[in-house]
Amino acid sequence: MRGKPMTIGRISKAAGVKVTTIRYYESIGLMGTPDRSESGQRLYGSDAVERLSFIRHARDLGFAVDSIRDLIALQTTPEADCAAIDAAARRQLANVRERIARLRALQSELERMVRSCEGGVIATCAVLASLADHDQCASDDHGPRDLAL
Amino acid sequence: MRGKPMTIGRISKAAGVKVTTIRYYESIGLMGTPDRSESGQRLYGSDAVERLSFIRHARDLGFAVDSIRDLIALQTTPEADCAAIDAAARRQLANVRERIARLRALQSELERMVRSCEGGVIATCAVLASLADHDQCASDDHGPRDLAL
DNA sequence: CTTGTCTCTACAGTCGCTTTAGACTGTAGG
DNA sequence: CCTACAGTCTAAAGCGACTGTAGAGACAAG
Repeated sequence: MRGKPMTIGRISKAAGVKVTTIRYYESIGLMGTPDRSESGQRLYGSDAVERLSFIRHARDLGFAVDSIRDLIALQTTPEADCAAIDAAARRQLANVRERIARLRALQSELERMVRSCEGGVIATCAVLASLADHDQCASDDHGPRDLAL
Repeated sequence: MRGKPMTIGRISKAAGVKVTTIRYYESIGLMGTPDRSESGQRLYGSDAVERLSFIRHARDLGFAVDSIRDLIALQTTPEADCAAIDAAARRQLANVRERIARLRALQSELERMVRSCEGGVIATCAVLASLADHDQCASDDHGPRDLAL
């Protein structure tokens, strides 16, 4: 399955992942150590492109690097059953749904702000008023905000 | 407008922002340097709570810290007009809409994945197949992924 | 041979905080 | 008063997921 070896730049283009990011993935153990040319340049087969595409796709879907590591580990134990992977996908889906809900709330609030901002002086700016408006609506939980965006 | 001075813990509770985060905001110049008690503890008036609520709300809406600094600066020059603030809100709204669109695509893909995963062995897991599926669908732009989530 | 593009390593920077460590302060109960 | 214990202080390191930089070597095309 491995055609002629490719340099890092080529698989970067092929997989749509930056060169530096590929090296980073290697450093955190997502990509494994590739062969090297005599002069020390990394050489990859097409399996590396597939792996990178897998990683990129999973990242695009919002999977954390740790989850991806798990998925890759599961992939290499084909006798296991699908349940773990299904569970990961479901968690991710719940996560995405929550983010969407949050963002939709932000969207309507921002729309309201923009609609009500009809010029005028700062002192009366509805946008600032909206922001200053400290209704404790939902969550005084002090928790991490990383779901917000 | 300034009632009896409050310790950092109290305004933390009042504004829903962690103590450490308040100190951090001070360190990056979002909050200004408060008075201190004899023993060196920070003392705030209720205006600090309002400022914190403003910051928190803006952060919840996805405004970057730099934008918030700008908004605060604008607030203190009340002769300026509303246009700059309106523009910031519009930028933010466009940003949020894009995030929502991206997330909706992820949602339907994840839904499809979960639907098609009906048990079985890893080798045939549809979720993994979806992830391995490297259709270059949209964006091989190598750009920053921070819009993704 | 020269030019220009890759590639290498190692490390610092990004953003928006959170965590840690160790010391000090303020307060309530006994 | 003493003791607990919660709150506060500073400075610095850590997080996730990369990105950017510097300086040097490698390789392909003209």
